[in-house]
Amino acid sequence: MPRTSLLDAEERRTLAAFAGAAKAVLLAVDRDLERDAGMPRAYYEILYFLDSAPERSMRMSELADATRSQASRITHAVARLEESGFVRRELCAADRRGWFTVLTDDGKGALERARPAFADSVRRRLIAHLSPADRRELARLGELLLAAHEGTETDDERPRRRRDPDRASQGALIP
Amino acid sequence: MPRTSLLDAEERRTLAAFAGAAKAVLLAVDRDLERDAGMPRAYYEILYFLDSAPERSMRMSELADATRSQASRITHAVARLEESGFVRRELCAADRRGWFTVLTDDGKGALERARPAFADSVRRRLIAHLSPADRRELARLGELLLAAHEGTETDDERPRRRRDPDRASQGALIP
DNA sequence: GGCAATTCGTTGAACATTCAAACACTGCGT
DNA sequence: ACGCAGTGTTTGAATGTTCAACGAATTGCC
Repeated sequence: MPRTSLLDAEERRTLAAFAGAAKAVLLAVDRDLERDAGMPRAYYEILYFLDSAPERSMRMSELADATRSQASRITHAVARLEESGFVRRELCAADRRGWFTVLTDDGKGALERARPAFADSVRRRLIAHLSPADRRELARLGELLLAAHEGTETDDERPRRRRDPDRASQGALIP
Repeated sequence: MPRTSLLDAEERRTLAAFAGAAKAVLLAVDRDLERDAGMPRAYYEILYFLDSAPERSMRMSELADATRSQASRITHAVARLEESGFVRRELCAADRRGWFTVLTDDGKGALERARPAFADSVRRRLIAHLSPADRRELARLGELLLAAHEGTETDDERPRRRRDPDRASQGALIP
């Protein structure tokens, strides 16, 4: 198992292109959004997901899943959005540990105002450089990677506390 | 110019897959590296680039270019690496505004110790999920996007300053 | 019913990143 | 020489993110 050789040229090329492009594109979008909409992308995403959710509301954990971030980040971000009045929280009756985050009208307004800036930026930084076929290819590869990371939270073959065996068995096992 | 319509389903799909995959993969690598090498990816990258540079040293601005990050970030990161003894700084004689950052033997040691963890993580989180053809595709698309972002610092259609044209090669991370 | 493990979420401190402003030096134009 | 715009880097405050520890409610199990 400690079969650890370093990356070869082709692997490095793949990594450098993927990571580099992601960094370049997303950083550019970040700056565009900050400049044109005065909002970090992370917050935009939260508003976006809330808006497209039933009742414009989601549990904290759903938000964490949707944005692929950690619970703590969501707590802090939602706290900030609440201060801005973009979001309001409601205790969950069914499970009293939980909270719903609800998009307010103000939040909806901010989202709608930010949307065009976001669309422009994404077109300019990503879409515009790809042919339709390239876009499909990139989507396919991204989805493939996403599928591979489903259920592979952070762990993956690690100290292993006991777990439900039926739940633990799926996910991508990596050679 | 204000030709701003929102993103259509295909554009959103491309974005979601690309951004989502990048986030998932890079976050997983971040955690692996933090856990197995006790080092953030950003710092690993700096050590890596220094090691592959002539004399194991680079100017601050070269580091910023190589890692595609801002000057200020490099200043802070290098300060931290210096505290750890992984790096040492030298005033640049030719241009006394500038500084060289030099990889120390300790830093080289830390890099070599971290390398296998990094390689493993990248294989596990990225490479393993892609066929050889997919890797080439992903590399091609990434490079395409990178090329599109060359010279498009933050601005883009902005004051535009001249730059040293001979340094073309930059990358993201490579163990 | 009762206890332990688990899940949902929060907290605060540590850390990283960004931004705007500043500083220090270079080099051109006059 | 001089001044001044431009470049390379730093600073510190504001902001965002992570981590480990925690509390509260729920679930599973016997």
